[in-house]
Amino acid sequence: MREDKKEIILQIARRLFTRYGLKKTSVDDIASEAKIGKATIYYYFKSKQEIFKTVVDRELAILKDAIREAISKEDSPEGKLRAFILTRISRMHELVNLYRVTKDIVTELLPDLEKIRKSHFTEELNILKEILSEGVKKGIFKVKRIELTSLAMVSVLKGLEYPWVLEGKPLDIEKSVDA
Amino acid sequence: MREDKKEIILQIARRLFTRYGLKKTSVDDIASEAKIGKATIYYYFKSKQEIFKTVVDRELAILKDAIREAISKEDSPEGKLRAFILTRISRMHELVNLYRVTKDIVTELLPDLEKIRKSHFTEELNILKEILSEGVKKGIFKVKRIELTSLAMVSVLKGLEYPWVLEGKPLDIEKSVDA
DNA sequence: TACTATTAGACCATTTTGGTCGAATGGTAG
DNA sequence: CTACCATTCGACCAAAATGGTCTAATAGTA
Repeated sequence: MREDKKEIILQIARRLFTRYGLKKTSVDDIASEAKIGKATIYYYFKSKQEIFKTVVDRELAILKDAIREAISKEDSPEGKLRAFILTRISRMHELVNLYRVTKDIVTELLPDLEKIRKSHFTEELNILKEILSEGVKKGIFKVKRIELTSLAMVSVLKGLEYPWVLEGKPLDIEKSVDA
Repeated sequence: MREDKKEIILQIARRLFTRYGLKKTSVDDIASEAKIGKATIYYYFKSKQEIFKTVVDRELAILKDAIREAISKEDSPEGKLRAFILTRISRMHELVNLYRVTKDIVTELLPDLEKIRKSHFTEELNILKEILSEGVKKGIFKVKRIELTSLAMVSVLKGLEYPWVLEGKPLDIEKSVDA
């Protein structure tokens, strides 16, 4: 039962956080949607921020799994590369609000958040390195320094979150990625 | 210049209201996005609710125009009917938050809001009656009581806003409408 | 120069918010 | 049945946020 309750709270928190962001989601919001008392939430989590961090952590893990699965369906390194980018960008769409941390809480929350993001960053880096290595071995890609190139590519994708995905402009993701 | 400023405020307010809803959008939010002082907003509008009502009013007017335009591009009554429903449902998607009025403000805001919505309702009713009449005249539809049928159809569409559109389930609008 | 339109910072009263506490409830092992 | 621990929540609090106001400053203009 205990894990059940926690799970429900996290599920609802996830929905609200991804929709409204951390600041605009109050603990009361979560409690009333879950039809439980606010104090109950604090029985399972020590603070709103801890809920948030848990949600972000899990969400990034899910993203990673989605990427892994998407590339496993592809045979060629080009296909894998494309699947990687496509999955990442399209899935990141809904997570945008988890990233939009408001200015005032940056100082207290960012350290933990950066840790989570950094770990995820490393995961992605590894996936990309695998893809590139395979591509080079098969003579499809020509990459001299795989480490550096992977790093650059993941960084670029990370950077793209902001002006492009974050602005929510209507665009055909698939076409854009291919281009 | 005056209308310009007002327009900017409304534009930003629209974006925030459609994204976060009335309650979760603060006047400070609008002000800081517009990079003006909050007091300036109160120079142009007498209250947050007035801004909201203006936005809703304009938005529904835009919706009506979109519907008019969409059906004008169709020749057959069936095509017009389909265009009507399709346009309405897909456009209503983004306006959902304007409709989600929170419980506590229902009593003070709803009267005005209902007035606006009622007027829009009548507009839609007229459009639909035109379509149905034309269809009957051309022998494509068989409708005995056009007034009553139109009323029922518009009501149904109105009702659909809630469980279906509002829940944000992923669905192919076009296919569903045809079905 | 004088007058009006416009702007915003400081301010206020009220509400909302994150978080706590103690008392109630409920299951359960002995 | 009892004693005990886990769970739940209403009431509460201090701090922050919010809608809205007032006043003084600035900018435009006749």
